[in-house]
Amino acid sequence: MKIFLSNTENKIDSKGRVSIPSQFRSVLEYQGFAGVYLYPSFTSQSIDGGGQNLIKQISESVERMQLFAEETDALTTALFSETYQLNYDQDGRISLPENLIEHANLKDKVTFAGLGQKFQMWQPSAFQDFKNKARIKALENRDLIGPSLSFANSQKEEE
Amino acid sequence: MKIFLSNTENKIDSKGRVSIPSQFRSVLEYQGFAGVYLYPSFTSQSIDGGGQNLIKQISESVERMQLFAEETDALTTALFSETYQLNYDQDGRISLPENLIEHANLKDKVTFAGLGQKFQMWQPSAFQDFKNKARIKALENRDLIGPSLSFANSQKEEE
DNA sequence: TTGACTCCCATAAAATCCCATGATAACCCA
DNA sequence: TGGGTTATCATGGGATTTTATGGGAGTCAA
Repeated sequence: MKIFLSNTENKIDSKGRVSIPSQFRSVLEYQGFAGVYLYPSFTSQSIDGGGQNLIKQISESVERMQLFAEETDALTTALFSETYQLNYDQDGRISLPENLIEHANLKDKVTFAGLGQKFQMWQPSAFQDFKNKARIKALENRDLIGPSLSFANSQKEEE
Repeated sequence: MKIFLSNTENKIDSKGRVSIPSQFRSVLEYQGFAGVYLYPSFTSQSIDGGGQNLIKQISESVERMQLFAEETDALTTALFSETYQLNYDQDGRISLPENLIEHANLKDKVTFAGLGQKFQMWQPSAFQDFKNKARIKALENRDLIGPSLSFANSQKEEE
């Protein structure tokens, strides 16, 4: 099972380059090509990223929507026109478009966070905030999530 | 039936390495790959671990949940961004991310505790406390488990 | 020429490989 | 059954590789 997991904080150097974490690279290359697709997240101040699978998935769901609605043009435009394909160099580095840097408000550090089928890039402290909130939300809804989260702790702790 | 059973206390050496108990390794490899997936428990000061089955289970339940995009990002962040895939070396050892060590408050020993489909890693004395409470709760709720709970008597006493 | 983008090499830290040891558990056979 | 031999396992530590990062030099376009 090759998915994006864990999180790491990497540096943006003076030339604007960032290393893609090596574990992420191995997922990407497993999907078939040594590069990433990046676009500004719709719902947060972060960058969404992924490999070929993610793009395929998005195009397919867009196509499906197009059968029903014409307003999706706006959506696809918004999405694809701001999506960048960046192949990383042999050291595994890319340089980020100004566009994306602004959207995520990046300075000289980025946190790469694995979300399974995709990953996100955050300004580190913004990521901490988001993650903490996300954890609380997940805990509240853990009954919905399935046995994996709840059964092992079937004696719910009282802390 | 290959599941995680019993518990063992292993050492964290000066390089931060821990041996995965060999019985656990045989379960993991039976599931298809020589490594573990670890994440901080949502409900206790311990680390949850498992093999491919566990992560597959989680991914599937995520896919099943249809939420607003915003919520999906939060959920997958909570689940995946703190999950680490660690393949152990040929001696069966991993080195734990700082993140997880802090969450479980580990020093130089870990207790691996089998929970069936998954296992947990505890700071040894914290595990003792937890186990005692768990036994009491299990007895209180034994009618939930079913008729086969003759096992409650065949359990050996704590050593 | 200037700036943006590569490629290439250097380095330090971290992760991993490889081999050695002692302890325990499993085995074997008289 | 007992005693000795083998395997297996957790652990220590040196050697090697990988990884993130810095920076020089080459390429191409405006």
